[in-house]
Amino acid sequence: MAEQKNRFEIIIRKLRENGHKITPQRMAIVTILAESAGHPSVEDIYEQIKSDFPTMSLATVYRNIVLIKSLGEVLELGFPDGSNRYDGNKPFPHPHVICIKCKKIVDPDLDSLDEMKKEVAAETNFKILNHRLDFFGICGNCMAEKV
Amino acid sequence: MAEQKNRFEIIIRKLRENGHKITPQRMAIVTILAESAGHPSVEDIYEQIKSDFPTMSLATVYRNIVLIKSLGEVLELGFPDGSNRYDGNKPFPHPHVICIKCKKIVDPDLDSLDEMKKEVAAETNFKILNHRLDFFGICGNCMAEKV
DNA sequence: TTTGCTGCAAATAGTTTGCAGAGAC
DNA sequence: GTCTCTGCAAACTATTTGCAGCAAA
Repeated sequence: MAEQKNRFEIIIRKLRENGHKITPQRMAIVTILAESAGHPSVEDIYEQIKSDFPTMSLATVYRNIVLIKSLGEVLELGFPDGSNRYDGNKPFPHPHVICIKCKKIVDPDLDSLDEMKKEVAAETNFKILNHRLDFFGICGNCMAEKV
Repeated sequence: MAEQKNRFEIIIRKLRENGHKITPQRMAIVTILAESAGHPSVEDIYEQIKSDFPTMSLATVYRNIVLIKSLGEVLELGFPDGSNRYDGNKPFPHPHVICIKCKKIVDPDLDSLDEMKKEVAAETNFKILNHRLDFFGICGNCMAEKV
């Protein structure tokens, strides 16, 4: 919990430092992004906020995500089906494990990745800045439930 | 070269086996996908074919890619900016290294990935079916060219 | 001859943008 | 009071679909 409070404050502070105003709508969006429970989509965020702010517009969600992304405080997860989901709790690249049935996303611990990055850099002569690693499969729950 | 000829023939055979007709437009698309030089986008494929088939439609490219994808003979690479590129030469998941300046895509050799997959499966209790691993960076050429 | 394929145009989905008024500072 | 932000609607981009004619088998 403390972590999430920190994430909220960190993002708000960064917005302030860069001369952005803190509106109620923006705070609501940051609140959800800071927690990022279940790695929400734009639509998820919009739906959650609409009950508190009936006039909330999808465009506002999009604009704020673009802004926060530009500050490096949210990670965009783009999926093969074209959908995007967001993680403002861990805004740095990290592996994901995605259940293709229930769409649940889990963050595994993997320490072999740094080494792999070096291996790739050496082999290809690239300067590696970023990466993306996703595993797709079926989670324990969905396997148990199968008819 | 022999490999690419094989890929072309494999895809055409698979289409035939599944009761699909072999039209000149379809052959042209498969030819490009089988080689997948530079991991072409839909637009790339369309542009390349249009000189031979002036009436070629983007919809036809899309429809054929969906079809060939459903046969498991082309890999779709979705990128953070929303663009898609395709690899019909190596239609199974494999890592990519992408230059963010010149958009070049390189296929590195990485053997530690299988082990990582097992590690993830054990840790998360998922049955892993698929994965995606991309590294983003700057290639040797673009680094040398930097102003 | 049959059935699937193509080309065109229209439809759709997700995201972005212009503008006028509202609100944070 | 200034200047950014919001909400709305329209614009835009990438992709998909309906339909009529065409062509592979």
